[in-house]
Amino acid sequence: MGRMVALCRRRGVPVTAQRRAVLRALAGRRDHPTAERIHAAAAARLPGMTLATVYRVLAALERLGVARRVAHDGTGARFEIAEGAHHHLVCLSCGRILDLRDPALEALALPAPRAAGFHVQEVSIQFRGLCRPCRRKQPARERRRR
Amino acid sequence: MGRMVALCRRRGVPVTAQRRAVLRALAGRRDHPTAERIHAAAAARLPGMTLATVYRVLAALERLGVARRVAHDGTGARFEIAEGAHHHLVCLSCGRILDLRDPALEALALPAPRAAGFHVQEVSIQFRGLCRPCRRKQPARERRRR
DNA sequence: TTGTATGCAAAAGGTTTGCAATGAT
DNA sequence: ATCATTGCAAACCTTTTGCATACAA
Repeated sequence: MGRMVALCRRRGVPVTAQRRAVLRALAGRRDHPTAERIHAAAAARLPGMTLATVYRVLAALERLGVARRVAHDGTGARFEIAEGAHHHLVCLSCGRILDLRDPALEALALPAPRAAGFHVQEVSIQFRGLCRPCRRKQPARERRRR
Repeated sequence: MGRMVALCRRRGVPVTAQRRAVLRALAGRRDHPTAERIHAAAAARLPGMTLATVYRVLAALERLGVARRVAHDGTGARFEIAEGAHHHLVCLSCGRILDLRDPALEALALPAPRAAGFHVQEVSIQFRGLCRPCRRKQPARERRRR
């Protein structure tokens, strides 16, 4: 939070109540909420706040490097606080995205592919499978659906 | 292609001209096209084909295990032929997704996280950065935008 | 013949934008 | 005072769906 304020000051962009609210809504969660969920949480503290504003604020926070849009294969973008490199566990059944911070993985030296002149800036690993709740529900049959 | 036909027969689902067309459009490309691009390509061979059908066919191909929806952080899903495990190079500037097949990466034993009872089924690594064309265009400033 | 797939058009998300008013610095 | 941001509502884009028809097996 202080981080965002500092970054805003430095870049001369206004620190609004909406930006605080969205950041707070995002910082409080570990489940990579959708814009709509963020809106719900933020609007609870700041009634009257629009979903459109949430999208604009998220874009602003991304520009500041405070928030990040995570890669997924479902519908509706997911967001997270951008702090440190980490990887994701993605549930194929419910779409939930969990953080995975594993020193062993960080230590791992991934071969940096120079394929076709591509210049790598970030690496992120996605482990897809079933989260515990879904694993219990499904007897191990059928798969996927948002 | 023969693979899809065989799978269809086995499961008793019809092999239609549209399914062939979409599969052909997808098999011919290495750039993980959006549904709309696939539609354009498929409709060239099969005039009158609808975008709605492309979506339904893609869903069917996914069910058959012939096509796959790839994770991304932009708007509009991207698709690929599902053959063998491989990883992706994602361009932060133009959104292009390139395949990366690296034996060294396959050989790499990734620590399988049993975090919170999560059951891993697939692993995919995303290398994000700039593809060669974008790297030339941009003097290394600004970032992102579909 | 039977059941699924397709075309068409409409609906349902999710995300963006123009404009006037509001607010931060 | 000045310029970016917000609310509101409409526009946009992507994806899904109902229904009658067409088609594969």
